[in-house]
Amino acid sequence: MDGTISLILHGCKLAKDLELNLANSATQPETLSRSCEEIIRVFANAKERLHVHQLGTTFYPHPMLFREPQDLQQQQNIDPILQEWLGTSCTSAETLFHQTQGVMAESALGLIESKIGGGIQMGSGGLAIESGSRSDVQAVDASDSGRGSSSSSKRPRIRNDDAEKRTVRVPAQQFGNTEIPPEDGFSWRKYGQKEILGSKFPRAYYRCTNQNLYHCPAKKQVQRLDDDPYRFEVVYRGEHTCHLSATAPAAPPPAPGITQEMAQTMIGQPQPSAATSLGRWVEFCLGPGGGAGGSSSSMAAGSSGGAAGPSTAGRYGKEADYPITDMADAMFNSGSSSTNSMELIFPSISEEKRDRPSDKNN
DNA sequence: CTCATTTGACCTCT
DNA sequence: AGAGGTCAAATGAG
Repeated sequence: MDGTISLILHGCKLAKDLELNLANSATQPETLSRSCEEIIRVFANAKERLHVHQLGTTFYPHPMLFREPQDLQQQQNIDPILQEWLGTSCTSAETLFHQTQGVMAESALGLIESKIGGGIQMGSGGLAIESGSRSDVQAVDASDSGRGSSSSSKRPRIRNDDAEKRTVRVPAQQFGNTEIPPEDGFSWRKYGQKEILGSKFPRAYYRCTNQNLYHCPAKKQVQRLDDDPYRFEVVYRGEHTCHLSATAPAAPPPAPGITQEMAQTMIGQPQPSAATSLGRWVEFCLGPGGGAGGSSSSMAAGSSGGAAGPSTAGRYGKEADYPITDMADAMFNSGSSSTNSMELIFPSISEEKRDRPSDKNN
């Protein structure tokens, strides 16, 4: 395993070198190509080793969490809604598991391949995007909405209709406050709510908390389904750009090779995007202190209202303290990087952490 | 004090 | 004109 880690670190170093010399070698496609190939080879090698390792004895997902939902039903006759919830949560929890286990080679490979036009297809997801019709994605210029700008006193209203629209349906939380949609790893700020004609439930409007800071255009609309109050229809508009900003709080790297789009499809909600800059990601791998698993800043940002921090549950989450919600909390509120909840699900992680106190940043 | 939510008013689109 | 989306003042929590 040590050899694999050093292999990954070597790959990270190569990637960083490539980034540093990007400006110089931009005019030398052949050099670039060779560097990329080298990096891919290193990470592919590491991935291969990790894969072999996983098939061996290392990968021990929680039997309850990572079992196929249909198996669960067979054995336990579980409520279909709960089953679905488990299905999506499993994906989420599995993602978490990968993140916390630091299976970075796949992530790096996915990232690099996506950067150079490749791509890694991940396994099956839980929920599908129902419509992503608009391909005419265009940035909305806040200075000119193209309409109503004649008004001098009033700020023109910007309508985000042109932004790419992705609709997903997610099950409501089964425990705790079911009024709120499950966490999706991003920090949202509610800016409106509206009764919709013909709908029993109001539609809530959210935008990225970092909109002002980083001009992040991401928005989402959440509406409870009329025919199934245990599900929410969530419409995402615009991509998160907050984590791409040079000054934006660093988000932890996403699950292996998962893009924001894919993550949304898989668990019905977005995850911190794989588009996180290569440099930051490499920094995350190597860390200022050299420890794999992330710098204190990146982890802190994740839990303290950074790009990855949950906010929708922040207030609402103060409802009664349900013991059983601890696990659900760990799954849905993945953005909070809650160490405690993660330990709840994966005791092995906490053991690992105790074994490596140097990883703990103070 | 800062930041998030609420909510009525306003704006845009059809 | 009406519906949907957004703004921004008021309010409240931490």
